[in-house]
Amino acid sequence: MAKITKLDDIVSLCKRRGFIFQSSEIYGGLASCYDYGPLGVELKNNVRKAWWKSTVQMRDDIVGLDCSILMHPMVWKASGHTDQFADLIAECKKCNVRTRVDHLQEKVTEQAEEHTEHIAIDAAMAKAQDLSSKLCPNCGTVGRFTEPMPFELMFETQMGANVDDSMTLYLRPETAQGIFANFRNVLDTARVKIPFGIAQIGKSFRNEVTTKAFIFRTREFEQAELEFFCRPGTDEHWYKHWKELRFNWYIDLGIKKENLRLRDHEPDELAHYAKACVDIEYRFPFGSGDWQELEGIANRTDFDLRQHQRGMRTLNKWFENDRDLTNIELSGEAEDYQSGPLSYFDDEQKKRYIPYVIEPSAGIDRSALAFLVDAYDEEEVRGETRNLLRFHPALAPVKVGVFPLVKREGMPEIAQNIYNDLKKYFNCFYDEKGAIGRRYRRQDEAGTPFCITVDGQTTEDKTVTVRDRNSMEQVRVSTDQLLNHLREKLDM
RNA sequence: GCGGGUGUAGCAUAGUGGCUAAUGCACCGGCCUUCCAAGCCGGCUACGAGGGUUCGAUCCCCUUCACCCGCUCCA
Repeated sequence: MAKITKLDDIVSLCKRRGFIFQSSEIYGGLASCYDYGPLGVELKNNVRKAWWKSTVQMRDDIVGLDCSILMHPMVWKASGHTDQFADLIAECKKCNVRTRVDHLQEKVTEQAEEHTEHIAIDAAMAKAQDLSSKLCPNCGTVGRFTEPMPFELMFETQMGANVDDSMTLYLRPETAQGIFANFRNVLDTARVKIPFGIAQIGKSFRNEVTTKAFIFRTREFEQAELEFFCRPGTDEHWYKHWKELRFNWYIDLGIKKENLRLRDHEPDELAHYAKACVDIEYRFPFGSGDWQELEGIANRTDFDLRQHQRGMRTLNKWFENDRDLTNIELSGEAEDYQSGPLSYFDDEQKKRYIPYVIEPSAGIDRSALAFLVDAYDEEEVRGETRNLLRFHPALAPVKVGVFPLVKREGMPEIAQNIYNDLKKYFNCFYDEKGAIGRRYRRQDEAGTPFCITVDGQTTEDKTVTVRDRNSMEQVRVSTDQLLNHLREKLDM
């Protein structure tokens, strides 16, 4: 079994094999940012592809979308991100521990659950100013805090080259809002009927307080999100449906069952918008064997679409306020909000309503790493250690290695021809250098499922050997059957 | 952000206030080689960055960057 027991081992493995590098390494690195190397980018692309195929292409009820990262600022007002993501933090002067102001407890009473959510920063600031009776959760000291400081969790940027009329925009902290903002467009153009989903893969950005832990929590990351719209009342059914489906997606792609689990959120752990939420967690094999979240599946109810209906009603205020978000309040909800601009007309029920949403939201980077770590293996072969990555064929960066047994007697030419033919269908790798055993082992380390070798017999009967990564066994296959043979084995 | 630790080649380790910074694996070239990291010959690549002390710093000091562990945080 794998001897990965520390995070360092994973980092080292990732670098050694060309999967993941520190960003800007030649300049000393940039905290929390990582780059994918030659094998890593193939792996990550394959993870994306596998998600997209199972979520969009294999289903009749889900369509895809690719939204811009920069969106209208009001999107984030309506979603609650501009308010909620600006957490107030205070630091205890005695022990230097920082705590969210809304998490601070009163000295005597237990009454302290005043969340800053949905409160403008100014209001929250005013309300939170008085920390004199608050208790430091770390050292127990009372009332010795720094001034509360807002903690911007969204990246800001400016749009417009002209400084005078440039506008503050945010890099999206989740891809989900782009889907909600396009709900109407998709409804009007894609002939979808509830229940249906809209899926998107893309980068998101969060100015996390702490990153650390390699690529588990980075400030720039890639999400694969599905918003599945359904009739209120059927939401629990679909929640269960996606919970099972998404769990099995990882298992079907080779994650060992004992390393994957579902963890339901406790009611007090739920985000304000969610009726229920479950995490799919992977047990990374280092440290205390901590379970880390790969994906969250939430029942977001009709919260988001309703919020955007409110946002649309707030647009004029925003213009009147010089396009400044900070001092405006979201307009209230219309009385007939159920038939508002983001409602859905249900043909069967002959009525309008705001659909409920089930959201499976996966981290592509985390998943790619979990697949990598889970595939890692070491085994003894004739007294030597064989390192290999037992990737599922769909995820393997390289599908087929093609070698001439030796570098003469016409073998390289034949092997080249086979390689040139096969690379139209799979990602292949040609290698003629060094001993054949060494070349096999190199591909084992990259996780390549099959290796084809052209040998002396090939020139006589036009057959080659196909060597299996896992068993190391070889079978002879006729060259004109090769493509079919590989397709079947790779299930592609 | 706090406390602790680390930073020497692609990786893993050695070593030193002063000689060409060592070893293994990997990698590249050559010879040999007809199926699982063989052998021989040759070769490339490193003291995270900046400053200070010093005749001289990879080593001592300061700053900084990055990573790891723990705390905190993780809508």
